Amino acid sequence: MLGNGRGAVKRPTIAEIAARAGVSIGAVSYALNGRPGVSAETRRLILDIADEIGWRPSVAARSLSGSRAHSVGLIIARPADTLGVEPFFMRFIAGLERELSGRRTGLLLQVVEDHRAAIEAMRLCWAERRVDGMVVTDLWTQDARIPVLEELKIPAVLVGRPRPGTGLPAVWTDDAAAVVSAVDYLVALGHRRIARVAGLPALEHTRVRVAAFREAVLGHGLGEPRVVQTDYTWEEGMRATRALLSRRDRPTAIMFDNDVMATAALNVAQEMGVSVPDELSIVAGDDSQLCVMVRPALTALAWDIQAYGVHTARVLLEEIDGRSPGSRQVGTAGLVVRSSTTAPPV
Amino acid sequence: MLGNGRGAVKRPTIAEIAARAGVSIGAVSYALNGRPGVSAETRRLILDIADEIGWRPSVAARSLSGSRAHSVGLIIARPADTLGVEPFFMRFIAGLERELSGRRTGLLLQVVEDHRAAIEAMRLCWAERRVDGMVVTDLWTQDARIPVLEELKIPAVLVGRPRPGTGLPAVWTDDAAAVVSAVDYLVALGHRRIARVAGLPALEHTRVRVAAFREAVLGHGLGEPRVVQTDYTWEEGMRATRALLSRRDRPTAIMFDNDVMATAALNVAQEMGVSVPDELSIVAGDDSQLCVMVRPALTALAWDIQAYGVHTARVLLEEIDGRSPGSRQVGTAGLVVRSSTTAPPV
DNA sequence: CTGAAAGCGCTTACAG
DNA sequence: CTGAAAGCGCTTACAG
Repeated sequence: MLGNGRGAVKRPTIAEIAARAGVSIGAVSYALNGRPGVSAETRRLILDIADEIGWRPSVAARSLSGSRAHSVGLIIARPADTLGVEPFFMRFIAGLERELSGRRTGLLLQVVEDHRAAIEAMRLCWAERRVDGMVVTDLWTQDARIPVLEELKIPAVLVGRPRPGTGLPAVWTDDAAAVVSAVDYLVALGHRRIARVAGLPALEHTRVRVAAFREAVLGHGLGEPRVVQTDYTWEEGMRATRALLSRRDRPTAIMFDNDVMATAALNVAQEMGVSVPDELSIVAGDDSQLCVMVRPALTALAWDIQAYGVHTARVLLEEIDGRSPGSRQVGTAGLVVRSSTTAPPV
Repeated sequence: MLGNGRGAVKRPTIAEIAARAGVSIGAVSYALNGRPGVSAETRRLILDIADEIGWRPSVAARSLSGSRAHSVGLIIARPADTLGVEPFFMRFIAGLERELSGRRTGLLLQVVEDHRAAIEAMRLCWAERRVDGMVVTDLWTQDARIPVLEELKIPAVLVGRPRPGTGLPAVWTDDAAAVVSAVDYLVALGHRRIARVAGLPALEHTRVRVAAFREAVLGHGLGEPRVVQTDYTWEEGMRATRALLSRRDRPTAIMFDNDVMATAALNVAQEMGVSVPDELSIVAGDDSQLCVMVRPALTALAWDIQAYGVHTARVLLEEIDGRSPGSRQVGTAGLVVRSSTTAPPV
C-alpha cells in the first residue's frame, strides 16, 4: 500500500534505471551525481534514461543516506495581525527562494506568536531533521533563540548585525548610515527640531537606529535628541505623533521607524491641522507601496529587501556546507525623496 | 561523517531506545506509534526513555518507510512586486500553520512568477516526494495547473470554487453573496449609478464577482452594469477611476476588487476635486489595515482569511489521508462600513 | 505479547 | 572502470 488514498503512481527509482541500463545501482548513483567511477559512455546512457523516465531523487532517501534534509527553515515570530501590512517578509522570502530553488533546497516556513514558541519549533524541526539550517530574523538585543541555536549546533544565519560572542554568520545592512543620511538630509533642508518615532525597543536594529539618530542629532548640535519608543503599530504611531505635535516646541520633522507609523502620522497631522510638509516633514523608515499610496507621498528609506534575501540564503548554504562564510554586509538603504519633506517653516 | 561541517550532534535513534529498554526496535516503533503489540508496562518504559533522551522521529526515515513526506506545498504564482502589499498570504499562511503544526506537517513554500513556473515547481516537488499534497490558490477560469495535478494524481485542495470536472476538493467563500450585499447596501443608501473596478479577468473569482455584480445591478433595475477590468494594481486602479469619473454620467459609487485600487481611487478623486464620500462612495473588496490607514477610512468587505487557511489545511490533510473530504464553504465576507460611503448627492 | 528481518530509495566505501 | 554490499532510521508484515 502506497501513500495517498487515491492510488499513488509508482515513481521511477534508480533500480529501474540500473535495470534498463544493465548496470548496478551504484553505477547509476555515481553517474547521476557526476562522480568519477563510470565511463563517459555509461554515464551518458544513464543520464538519458533518467531523463526519459522523468526520474528525480527522493529527498527522503537522499536525506537518510546523505544526512542532509535539503531544506532550510524560516520561523517568523510575530503576532499574526502585524504580519499583514508588512511587505518585508514576502519580498524577503522571494529573495531567499531565488537562491534556494537553484540549489534544490526547500524552504520550510513557520509562523509563531513569540520567541518561546519559536524556540520550541526550532527544537522540534531540528530533532526531526526537517532542515539543515535556519534563517533568524527580527533579532532582539537579548535574543533567547541564539543560545539554543548554539547549544544544538544548528547552522544558522542571523538577519542582522554580527554578534561577536557567537559563531553564527550574519547578513546585515548599515542601518546607522541610512539613519544618518536621512538626518543629514533634513538638516540640509534647514530643520533643527527633528524627532524620531522608534520601533520595538527589544529589537536590535531599533537600538542601532536610535543610537545613530542620537549621534547624528548631537553631531549637528541640535540639542538633546527626542525619541519616542513604540511597538511599530498604527495605534502607537498615532499616539506618538500626537504627543510630539502637542508640545509647544514641536518638531518640524519626524522620522518614523516604518511606513505604517509614518502614514498614521499623516492622519494625525491632518486632524490636528498641521500641514505636511509645510509645517511638518515626515520620513518613513521602510519604503513600500504604501508610501506612494498616501497623500502627500512619503519620503522614505528604501532597502533592497529581495537582495537581502538572496544574500541570506547564500550565506546560510555556505554555512551548511561548512565553509564558514563569515558575515556579509548588503547595500545601505537609499533615501527616496517624495512630497512629505521640505524646508521647515520660517 | 555526519551532516554539517560544524561537527553535528548525534541524534538519538530508536535503536538507542531499544537498547536502553532491552527490547527490539520493532517493539519501540509499535510503542511510540501507539499500536498494539507491546505490553502497557513496556510501552510506558519506552515512552519514558524516548522522552528523557529527547527523541523525535527522523522525517526522512519515516518518509522513506511510510511513503509520506509529512509536508504540504504552497506554490504562490505571482510576480514578486505584487506580493508586498497583499496582506492575504501572510494571514492565509498563518491559518494553514495553525492546523498543520498540530498534525506535525511542514509547509513548503515557493514563490514563482507564473503558471508555467508553478507547474514546473509542482512536478519537481512531487517527483522528489517533498510533499504529500498541495494548496492551489489564485485559480484561473482556465487553469493549466489543474490537469497537471490530476495527471500526477497529486492530492490537492483548490482555494476557490469547486470544479465539477475534477475530483479535487475545494474550499471557498461565497463571493457572489458578498458582492450582492455590498450592492444592496449602496442601493439602500440611494445610489443608482454604481460601477465596479474588477481585478484580473483570468482569475475565477473575478469572473464570479463580476457576474454577481451584473446580476445585482440588473436586478435592481439600474440599467446596463458598468465594469472596468484591471490587473489589481495601484496604477490600473488610478486609470480605471479616472476613466469612470471623467464621464458625464459618472457613477456615484464604485466598488473595487481590492483595497489597493480603492486607495488609488481616493487619490484620484482628490486630484479631480471629487469629494469622498459626498460626491463619490467607495467600497474596497478586501478589508485590510490599509482601509483604516487612509482618509476617509474605507468601507470594505472583510473576509476571515485565517479561518480560510485553517479549513484549507484541514481539507487537504483529509484528502491526503484518502478520506475524500468533498468541498467546503467557509463564512461569507461581512461589509464593514466606515467613512467612504454615504448617500449620493441629490 | 515479542523478536528477527525485510524493505523504503538512495549513498558510499570496499573489493575486484 | 564496475559490482556487490552495508548502511541511513524508521515501519510493518511475519514468525514464534
